[in-house]
Amino acid sequence: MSKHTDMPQSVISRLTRYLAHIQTLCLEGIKWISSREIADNLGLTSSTVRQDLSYLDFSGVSKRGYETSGLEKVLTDVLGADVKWKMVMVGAGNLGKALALHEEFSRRGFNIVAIFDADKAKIGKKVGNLEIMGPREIPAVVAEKKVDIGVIAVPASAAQGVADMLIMSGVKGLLNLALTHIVAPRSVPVIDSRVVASLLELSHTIKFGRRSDH
Amino acid sequence: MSKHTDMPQSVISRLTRYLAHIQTLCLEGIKWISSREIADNLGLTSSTVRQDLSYLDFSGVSKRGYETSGLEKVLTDVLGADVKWKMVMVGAGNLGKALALHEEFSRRGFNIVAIFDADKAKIGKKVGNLEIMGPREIPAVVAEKKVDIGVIAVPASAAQGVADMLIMSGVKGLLNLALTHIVAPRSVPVIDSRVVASLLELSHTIKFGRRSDH
DNA sequence: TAGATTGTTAATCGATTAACAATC
DNA sequence: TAGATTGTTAATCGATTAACAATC
Repeated sequence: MSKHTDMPQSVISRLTRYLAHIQTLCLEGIKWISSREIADNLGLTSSTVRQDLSYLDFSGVSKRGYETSGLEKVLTDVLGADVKWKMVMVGAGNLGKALALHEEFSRRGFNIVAIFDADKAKIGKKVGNLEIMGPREIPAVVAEKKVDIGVIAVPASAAQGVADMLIMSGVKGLLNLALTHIVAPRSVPVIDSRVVASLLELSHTIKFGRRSDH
Repeated sequence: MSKHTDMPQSVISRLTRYLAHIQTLCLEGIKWISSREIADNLGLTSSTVRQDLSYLDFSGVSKRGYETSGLEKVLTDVLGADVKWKMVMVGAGNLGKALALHEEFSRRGFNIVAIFDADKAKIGKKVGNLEIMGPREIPAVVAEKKVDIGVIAVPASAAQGVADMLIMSGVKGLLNLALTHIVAPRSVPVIDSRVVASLLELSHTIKFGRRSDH
């Protein structure tokens, strides 16, 4: 089982893509899939796919490949996609509100149970069926509702302060949507979303073109 | 100049972080910064920072480091952050609407000039001051308004079709918010946003813990 | 059986880090 | 000047790919 704590981040990241793909295959009623087919579909090599899947407690079958429903189960487990996570959203600007309402989050088991904003004019207003609360209530809410994940959707200048408050309140992980680096103890993993940064990567590639090799 | 087409993606990705950090420093009136200070701030090594910055047409000064305003200028240029990009948003669900309204995009020069949705009930409604249009109008709008980037905010099952339509219409790059792999010709770069996938990476780390090494 | 595909080892490739001479 | 910091080369590290024996 300690295999699961030893996976490189690059592998974990690809496992999320395998899961999304395998879920589609299962819905389509496809029972078996080869490493080559997965690779072609996601733009990888079959070697990488087999290497990645060898981290799982799951074996393929010579000549047939991997059984989709078994693989889905094992990926779901290793990615914690079977767990119901409780999240709080800090920041009720357009981005925060939108993600609080984004169906894909709750569908995947990431439930937003509270939303906060420092703007007094917003406090008391509703986002979906959640009432916007002031940031002072973060510790009490996180403790009472046993919140797992804090989502940071505030301006960059406020992000570290919000992170500190969430960490002190006891969240186990952070999703950072702000365009700044967050410092956190090693016990609290931080994932950066970086939508705007992605656009800058895209704009570089459009402006200067792409390397000639694959 | 062809240096700029030869940068590894990992370097480009870090350059976006340097830019965000340097912009803050410039606003704070800080004139010089060393590779070590940048590294400490972003959780990197000074060696990586110097290596990355050596791709730029910009030199530091022994003993003083890098001049922030010059570095900002050069990073802005190489990331295309000085260019005004025109984008269209396809999909007017909560995520699409939110990002269309997200201030950070337009502030960074990524202007959404049209929004589309296949749902007839939504067509004609407004998002900000844009009227939602049907997907058939994509080719005409992209051509007329000289749109650079298409943003895909539709369900996974519709994503590839939307991508094909945007590519045929002449966009130069795609930002994919859907949880699925998009196939595109090499001339049209695709960046995946993967907010939900990020949460699955986070949930793995929370569930199984983190590798003991750094 | 014959052949397709896995699982795994070894080779390659690329990215990060260390080290240090140059320099301001 | 002395010392801090760059720019760059070489070493290390890790991730990807190739290759192939095992196998169903």
